[in-house]
Amino acid sequence: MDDELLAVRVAELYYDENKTQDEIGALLGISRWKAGRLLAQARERGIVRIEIVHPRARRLAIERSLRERFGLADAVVVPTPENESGVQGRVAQAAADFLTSLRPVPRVLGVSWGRTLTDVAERMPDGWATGVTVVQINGGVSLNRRPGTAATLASTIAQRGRGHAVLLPSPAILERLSTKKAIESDRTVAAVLDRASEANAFLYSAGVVDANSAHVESGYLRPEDMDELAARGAIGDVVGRYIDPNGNIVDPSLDERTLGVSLDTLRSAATAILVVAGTAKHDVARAVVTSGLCTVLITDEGTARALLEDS
Amino acid sequence: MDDELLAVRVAELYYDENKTQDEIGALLGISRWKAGRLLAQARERGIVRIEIVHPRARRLAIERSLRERFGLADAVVVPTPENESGVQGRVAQAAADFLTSLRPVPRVLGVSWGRTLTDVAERMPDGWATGVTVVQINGGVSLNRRPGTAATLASTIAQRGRGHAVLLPSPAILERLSTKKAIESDRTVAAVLDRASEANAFLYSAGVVDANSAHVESGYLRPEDMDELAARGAIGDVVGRYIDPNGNIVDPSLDERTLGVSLDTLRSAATAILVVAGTAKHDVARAVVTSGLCTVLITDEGTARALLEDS
DNA sequence: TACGCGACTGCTCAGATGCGCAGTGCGCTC
DNA sequence: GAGCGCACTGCGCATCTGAGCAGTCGCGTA
Repeated sequence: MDDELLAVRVAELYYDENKTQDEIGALLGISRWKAGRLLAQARERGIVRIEIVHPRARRLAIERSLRERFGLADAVVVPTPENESGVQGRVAQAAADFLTSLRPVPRVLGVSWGRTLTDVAERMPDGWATGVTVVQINGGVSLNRRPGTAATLASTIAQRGRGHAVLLPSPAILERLSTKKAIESDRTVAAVLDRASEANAFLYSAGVVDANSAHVESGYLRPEDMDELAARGAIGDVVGRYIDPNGNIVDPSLDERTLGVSLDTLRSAATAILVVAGTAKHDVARAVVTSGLCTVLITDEGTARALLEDS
Repeated sequence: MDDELLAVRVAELYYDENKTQDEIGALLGISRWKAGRLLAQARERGIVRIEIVHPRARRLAIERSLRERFGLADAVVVPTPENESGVQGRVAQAAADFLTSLRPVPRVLGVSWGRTLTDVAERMPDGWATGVTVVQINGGVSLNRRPGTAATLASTIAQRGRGHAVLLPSPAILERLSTKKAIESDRTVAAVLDRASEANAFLYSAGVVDANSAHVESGYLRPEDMDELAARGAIGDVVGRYIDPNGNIVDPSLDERTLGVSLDTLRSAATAILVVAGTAKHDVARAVVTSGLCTVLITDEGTARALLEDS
């Protein structure tokens, strides 16, 4: 019996039958050490595959690579399920878990909005913090369909953290610069923005340049605007601001009319957590990560690998 | 963090990161014993999946069930690959492996013929035995297409075992009983049949009742005969003899005209090895195994599970 | 033939691991 | 409120396991 076959037999007896290497040796007529060595070989050669099968499993090795490669303070990578549809939920869960065990517990948490973050909010455990203040960091949506999701999201996170939410009562993008300036200088709005920029941690996601974007759906941008942004090299948005692959603002005049914390605020934040999932968002994710917009990345394996592969 | 999630973390650190339970304890702020217990839980609950990925891997647990359930001397079960087309080869390989390590090494080995056994023969390693005599146990085929496969098969096994083959120079099924008796009483043929019935071990496969059967292809039976056999309750054949689900001869007059060792010879043999693979053969396999026609079963996981599930 | 080299084997020994046990805290019952 | 059972924790100890080491064998070379 050649060594490879022998290694298979040893692995079977060890892992499937819970025999000790000693027993296996006796059984197969080899020494206990040889059994051990064959077992090691079986593992090395990939004959034995050990997998952690759990919706909340993580990919620590990839996380380490991400941290090193992009100088991140932390990274969380969850396996992409065969069926990509579940990936968003898994990443959201991971974000909720991360936030829950984040130390020191942030007193003021700045949050953006979007489908992904809504998912995260729903997954926050009750009592994840005691007395957190959740501040919206960019203008809210009022989707015609589901009004108030942005506000709900912030409130949910706040409530579960035994604290309260500070909402930003403003559209995401104003049609005219003067209006934006006016709103911005309103006492209550200014106060919110102040709190926002002082947050201990920011939690946000990223959007893609696409006619289905929430900005279009909510009427802040027209499909033509999206085309224009795309033509100018935009690959997605972060806290409502459209960036190119280098993380630079694509359309300064549009950006001027966008209400919320600036990208620089994110860049200089001690903790800026990007939550992003799915194939469609690989490009934005890369832009955000490489341009230092986040210190923590929470994503799926597919996205992580895409980030590590090229560039 | 609840215990399940903790168990996932422990498993990741243990299996993916090669940390000791001690280190894991320190890392997660739990005692080394708790880490160990969580690890055990993770394995029990199936969070950790350990798999032996190898074409020659086996399913020892199922083998044990088969032995116990059907009182077999031995059983070999290989995992069914996703792509069922490879299953035949794997089972054949397993049969070759089994024969190679069979102790005591049979001096006289009785073999049947067929696609499966041809596969086995091709996979026998050179020098698997020293001086074995391989005897054909039922009438040979002379497929118009590939003449002499039956003989080739026996010779191959014999050559690789440094021995010689004893061929049965006769058709599988004779048209008339008198002819069969005549051939059977021929000195050389009788001598072969004698050797065959004295074999230390028998190696054979099983066929299904089907118009594509080798018996039809070789002209021993007509498609109508097959229909008739099926109508009478035949589910397949063993060494050329058609049996019903209980392992009984379906058509005694046909059986009388079939040349080769009897089913009773197989039933009373010390070692009768059935090699059978694939979904189509589940029924025949069940008939053979439940009616005590074999002492050793070599098959794929799908077939094994089918046998264990019902009845 | 003698020598050197590499592959392999079995061994020692320290470190890692699992089992059984006793102690502790919690909730339930009477 | 006392008593009881149960789940969980940390620990001692026997066992299992991996790393490093020296001895052996086969082979090619000087």
